[in-house]
This record gives sequence, structure tokens and C-alpha cells, in this order.
Amino acid sequence: MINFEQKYAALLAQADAKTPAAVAGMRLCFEALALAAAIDRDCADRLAAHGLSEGRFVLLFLLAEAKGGLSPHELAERAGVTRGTITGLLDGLERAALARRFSHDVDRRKLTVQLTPKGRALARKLVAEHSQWIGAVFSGFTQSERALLSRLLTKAYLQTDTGARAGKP
Amino acid sequence: MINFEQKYAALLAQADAKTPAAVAGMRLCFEALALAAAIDRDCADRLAAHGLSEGRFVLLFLLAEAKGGLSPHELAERAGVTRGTITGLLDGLERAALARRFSHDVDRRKLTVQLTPKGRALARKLVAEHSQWIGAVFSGFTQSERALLSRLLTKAYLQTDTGARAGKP
DNA sequence: GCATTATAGTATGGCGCCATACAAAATACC
DNA sequence: GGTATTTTGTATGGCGCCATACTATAATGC
Repeated sequence: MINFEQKYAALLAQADAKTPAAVAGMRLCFEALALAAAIDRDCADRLAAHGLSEGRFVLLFLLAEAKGGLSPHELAERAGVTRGTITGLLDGLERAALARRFSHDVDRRKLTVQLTPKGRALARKLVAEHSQWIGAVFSGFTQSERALLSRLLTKAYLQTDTGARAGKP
Repeated sequence: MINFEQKYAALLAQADAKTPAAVAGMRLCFEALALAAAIDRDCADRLAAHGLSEGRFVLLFLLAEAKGGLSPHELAERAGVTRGTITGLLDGLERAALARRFSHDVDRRKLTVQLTPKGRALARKLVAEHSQWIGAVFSGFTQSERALLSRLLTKAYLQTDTGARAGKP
């Protein structure tokens, strides 16, 4: 059903010859990756139409809900990304006149980042649009299908090293 | 069960207030993304232990199964990546002495890339290891769970723009 | 046969991410 | 009060990816 990228198809063919026991799991794995890649890509395409990347959208959204503004290091924490990455994303948002950095007058190391009116307007518009669309991918699912899929995804997630680590740190 | 990254949690909270109908779908979406991210990350970690990235591993693997060597543009096609990207990946593989470029003597535009003995040995080792491990993520699943998950993933995939496009181009 | 077009590989610059290292400023410690 | 440590933001350089533009070479058309 899902057309795998050639690299995955090739890896599967190879595995089929050498490790047939693993093939069923590999197929599932690639299907999950294909779904995530499709979601990411759709996401990026939609944001690109507004001149935004995913990283910048996350900042826009985080800033929109924090009324007093946020510092770069708070943004890094909430976006799950390093402070260094934030610097670059903020540069982009400032270039696009969606946000501005203000220097903090009590602690002179700190900055406060706030959206411009333009940024606020865009955030309002996009957050709703985006949530709507993300939710729509699973709109054709029944309640029990959703519960089932969630259970299976979680079960697989906990099998990964990353998932197991996150489970009990 | 799955601990969402903060950015996703924040987006969910916001949506919960404004677009409650979309929340169930969003949750599922983020769960799928979390699983894929965990798989990717595990993958990257394992390859990094051998000084490889995912992109380089794909080339290693493609070269290992094509005995006569491949040209950069064939590699690009099979890896699902542009020729420009291949140039960089090959530079890395050559630096690590895993592959070499040979000039084609009939068509002087062309190159032929081949693995070194070191590259061949590493490929042999890693392909098996990797397939094994990827398959293991779903090893705790019964046959019917696998079929069910596959069906649900495919159903969601076809709802995405990317998936729908790939379905019938 | 020579001009046009297509193909192959690369260079360049952008994005988002990371790790590392740094300067400035604030805080902690004695 | 003055040194040591921590915190903050940024710079730098690497990775993998893309799009675009360029050079060399081949193939095609007339």
C-alpha cells in the first residue's frame, strides 16, 4: 500500500535474502517512518506557503501564548532545542519582522523576545489552521481505531532505546 | 504513555482550549512522530558508534549490493536524494577510506564509486546488524497486531497530501 | 559539421540541527 | 570585597538536506 522510498525497498530486498525473520518488523518500521515523513513534509509545505519553517513556527507559537515575551533560553527549553539553534531561528523571525529582541534592563545578560503585531496576527491564524489540519489526518478513524493505534504506537515506542530511556530516566 | 516533547504538549494545550475536536487526532499524530523520531535517533546513535551517519550508511549499503560500482547520479536516484547531497556524502566516505571515486574512461563526465575492502567489510557487518535491530522494535507484536498496525498506518498515510500524491501520481 | 540541448558532477548558499567554545554579566562562596 | 562558578546569548564549524547555478562532456538536430 505505502510505496517505500527506494532505499527502504532495497534494504528490505537485501534483508529478505539474509534475515527473513526481521522483514515483517522492518516493513512496519518503514511504514511508520513513511507516515511521519509525510506528515512532516505536509507540515513544511503548508508553513512554507507563509514563509515559515517548522522551527520558526514553533517559536511563533510559543511566543504567542506567553504574553510577556520569553528569553532565548526559555524558548530553547520549551522548543526542545539548544540555545544556539534559537539564535538562528530568531534571526530569521526578526528578518521577517515577526519578532523582536528587547534587552532586559535588570539582568543585562538577558533578552526578551516578543512578537510584532504582524507576528501575533500570523500566529493566531496559523495555530488554528495547523491544529485543524494535523487533526484531520486521523479524522476518518473511529474512536476504537484511534485507541488501538495509540496503543500499538506506544508499545513500539517503548521498545526503542530512546523510548525506553524516556520511560524511566 | 508517550512523553511528548514540550512543543507538542504546548500545542496540544492550546488546541484543547480552541479546537477540542482536533485534539484526539493531534495526539495520534504526535505519537506517530515520536515513534519515528525515536527510531531515527536510535538508528543514528548506532551508526555513530561506527563513525557513520544515516546518509552515509545508505550509500555504503547501496554500493555493497551493486558489485560493479555505481555513479553518483545512480546513487542519488536510489537513495532518494539529490546529486548535490551525494557529493557531500561521498566526500565523507572517501575521507573515512570506505569508498573511492574512479573516473569512467568511456564517458568522461561519469564517475564510478566503489567500496574499499574496509568499506565492504563494514557494510557486510552493519547491514545484518541494522536489519536485525530495526526488526526488533516490533518483535513483541503478534501477527495480527502487525497486520492491524500496518492497516492503520497506511490509512493515515493516505490521508496526508504527500501520501495521497504518492498513491496516484 | 556545427550549434543546440541534455547529462554528469560539483560549488555555493540556505535551512535547521548539534556540539563546542567564548565573552559578558550575575551569583555564590569564602 | 574579591575570586570562582554559573548563566546567557552568540559564534563557529560540522552534518545532511535542498535549490540553484556552473563547467565539462555527450548526444541530437539540422
